[in-house]
Amino acid sequence: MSRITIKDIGKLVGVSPSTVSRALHDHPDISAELKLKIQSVATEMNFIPNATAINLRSKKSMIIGLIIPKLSMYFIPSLIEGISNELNKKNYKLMVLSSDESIEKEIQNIKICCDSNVDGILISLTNKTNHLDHFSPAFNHGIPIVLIDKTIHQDQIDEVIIDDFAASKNCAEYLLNKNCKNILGIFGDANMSITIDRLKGFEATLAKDKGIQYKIIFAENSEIASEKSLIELTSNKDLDGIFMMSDEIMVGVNKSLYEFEQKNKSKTAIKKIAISDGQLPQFMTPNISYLHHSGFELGKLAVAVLYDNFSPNTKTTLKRHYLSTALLEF
Amino acid sequence: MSRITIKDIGKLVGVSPSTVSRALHDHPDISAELKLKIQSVATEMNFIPNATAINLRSKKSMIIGLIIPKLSMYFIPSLIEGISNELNKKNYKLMVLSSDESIEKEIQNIKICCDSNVDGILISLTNKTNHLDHFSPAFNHGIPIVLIDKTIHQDQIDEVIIDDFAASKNCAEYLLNKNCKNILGIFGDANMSITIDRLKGFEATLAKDKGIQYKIIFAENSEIASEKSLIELTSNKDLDGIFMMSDEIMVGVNKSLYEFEQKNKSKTAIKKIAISDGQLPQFMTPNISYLHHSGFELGKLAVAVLYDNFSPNTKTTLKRHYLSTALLEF
DNA sequence: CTGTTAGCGCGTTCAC
DNA sequence: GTGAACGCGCTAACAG
Repeated sequence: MSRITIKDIGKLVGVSPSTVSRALHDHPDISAELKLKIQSVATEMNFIPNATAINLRSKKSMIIGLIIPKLSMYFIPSLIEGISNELNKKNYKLMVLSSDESIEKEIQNIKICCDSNVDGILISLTNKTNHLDHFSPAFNHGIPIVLIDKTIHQDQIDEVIIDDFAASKNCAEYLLNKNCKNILGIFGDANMSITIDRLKGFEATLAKDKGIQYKIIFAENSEIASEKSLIELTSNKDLDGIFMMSDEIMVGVNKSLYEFEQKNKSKTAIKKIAISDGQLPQFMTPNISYLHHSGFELGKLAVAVLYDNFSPNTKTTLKRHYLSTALLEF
Repeated sequence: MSRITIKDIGKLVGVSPSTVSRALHDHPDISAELKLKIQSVATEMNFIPNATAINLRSKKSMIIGLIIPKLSMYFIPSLIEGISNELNKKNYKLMVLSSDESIEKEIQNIKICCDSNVDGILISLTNKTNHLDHFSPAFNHGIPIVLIDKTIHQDQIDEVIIDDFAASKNCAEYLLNKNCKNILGIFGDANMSITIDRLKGFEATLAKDKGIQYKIIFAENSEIASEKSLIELTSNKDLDGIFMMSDEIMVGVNKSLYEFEQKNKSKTAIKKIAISDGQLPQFMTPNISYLHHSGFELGKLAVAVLYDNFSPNTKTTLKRHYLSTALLEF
């Protein structure tokens, strides 16, 4: 089932391969009738130009590598969708690689991207990554890179993020405005840049007000978030506000809140706010207000920044790109 | 920043490109010391073999195209993870394309796969697809195809699915065993093969018992599932069992159950069962029992079947492959 | 043991 | 207007 080539078409029409190539590219030198003839034969024979051969010549692959820390159901799908949408507009294809929260796999994935000749790399780091030394293969080959969401702040590579400090500050202020006096903040893995930044924004806001009590806990996943928050709910009767750093944490906390209410046969008046992609909060029981952190939009922005990197001459110098967020109340 | 080639290495070491190629591939003809020499120079210069050139020669791309109906947060991430895991073992790369529930995009995605020279296509159909005519480009080029989960039953292409009929039958029996007499079944888009099959299994089981009342409703997403199920809960006081076809529906129903209980200040004794990937049921309030439909395992199986298609001679003849499921009670 | 040659499919010179 | 020749980087057949 070997594929049709321009040589085959040329033989059939009685012209050389180069003429076929030109006709198919609407080259002005070719007569209109010959063009039509060749093009009709090409479509008739289901001719598909061999992308590999074109890539070899042009030294481009039209493939963008996306490396994500893990294929979680939170945030990642909408991020991929945003990226995919934007890439398709310019005929780029998306290669998805998961690091499964392992640095070894992250290193491996960067190598795979280089091996595969990707034209650019979009990457969100694992929760264990704390330097970018392993990016050197990509640097060596001059492959443009954009860091997304889970990044490390530095001055070499573009970052596309939300203003994590401001986001958690907003959330903390929301709770303060609701008159909360005793607040619990639940964060993800303490090594991640987004955790650190969100933690800073949260603490900076609450520490200013001496009348406020607050506590910080960390939870790597929904399960742990559920367990730990239930302990807090049970032991701290004055708790009146909860901040949840992510959807994953929110899902766990939602469960413990329910269990707590069941056990105590009373409805709590605890105010809740989460940073979320926005799919799940409306299905929490009851609904949870959230600061919208759109994976879709972040993905689109990341691709735009990557495109910007393709033309280094006109390239914007700004290295850190912030996506705007909005607080939605329910 | 043009990349190092075997020609460059050859020039440096003083041998021909083919000798370099052989040394790098550990060809027996090359002397041990020359091999070592060449290999050390190669690594020193950060040589990476050009995959595009290799692909052109070998007529393989080592890329598998995955076409999904939509990048939803339900089921799809774990499906991709299973696929990705399995592909990596044999150095295949994954290209992800979303049809966004549009047939036009599905057609387009199949073309993209052909254009990109993928070595195989894994595809889960949109909820509007009801024939496979648009697969012809892939057929013409002899690209192996495997249908996953959302399929159309036919005899040409391998399908990798769960036994949807048996799955919903199991669920219906679970509710019967719990002594439910008045059951609500909530299903997804009525056009999908999985909806039809699950509906059949559900009805076949319940229709047998004349003492059982049941009702079927359809909901395209969580929101609609929530609205419609709340109406049923409110209007039917005798409802004592609910079957939910998917995670997406479960999330919506969970919310309406909560709202119903809040409004009526009483805990319902409604038994619940869902077909689920298993991530969310444990965080529903209260937990929901489920029939485990593993996206991860389905993905792995799909890749295995695809690999099987690579060697048509030894190929297993079975066209429909079922992943086993298990009912987990909480 | 190693070098030369040829060709994978395409686009782009450079001739005519 | 069109064809011939070349090269993208690599490997395999052939030659010595």
